[in-house]
Amino acid sequence: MTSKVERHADQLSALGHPIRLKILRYVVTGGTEGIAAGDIQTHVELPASTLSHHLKRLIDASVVSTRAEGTFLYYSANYDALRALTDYLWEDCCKRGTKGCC
Amino acid sequence: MTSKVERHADQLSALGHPIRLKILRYVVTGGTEGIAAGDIQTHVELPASTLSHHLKRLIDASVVSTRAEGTFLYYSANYDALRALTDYLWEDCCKRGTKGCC
DNA sequence: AGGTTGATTCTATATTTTTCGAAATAAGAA
DNA sequence: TTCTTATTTCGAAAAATATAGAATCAACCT
Repeated sequence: MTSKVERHADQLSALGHPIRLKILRYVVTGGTEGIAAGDIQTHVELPASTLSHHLKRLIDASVVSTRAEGTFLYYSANYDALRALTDYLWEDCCKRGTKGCC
Repeated sequence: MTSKVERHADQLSALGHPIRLKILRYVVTGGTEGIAAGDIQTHVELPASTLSHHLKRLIDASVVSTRAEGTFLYYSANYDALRALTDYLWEDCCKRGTKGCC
């Protein structure tokens, strides 16, 4: 089993690429319904294979999920995972601290 | 000038490594006063040169700042930058969305 | 069945990242 | 000034990531 730090680092790393970050921010606009891969492709203007690679990375890190509908694949954000991720950064804030920060 | 996406992707990428994430979470416990590099080193148990490389990466992405005091270098989190970063992910949430999510 | 469309996998190459020993710098103590 | 301590920079090798053309797969339409 991979540790908590490792899983979260992997998620941050997945988001740590200009294109994937752009993808996530676009996907996030689609709510729980999601956005089709083709729609994403016209948004980011990338060869399908490259895009697919990036989407897979986001899926593997489970920051987005996918749902098939006929030939289409709809991608949507994993809102819970994202929230947990951002919370994780602040978890121990000021435990030893001296001045206000969080 | 690098774009907003690029700067934020760089910050996420900086945090997207198990060791650097561990470092940040440790640094965050130190409040605005910060934590000395040597202290961080005993926490992560890494050769000084490797640690230094990782710290530089965090500095370059400006998720942490540094302050010299004699021979010591104190590292502290850039709380504002971190907050801006996490906010950025949700910025356009549900703009086209149909169901509740954010 | 045959053709088209939406999307992923295969494969290969180019680039970036990670790691750490050794050398360098710089402050403080003896 | 010499020695130690705190930390960074240099340099070089190993590992991971990014990119995209070509091949593939699956669903839909006629």
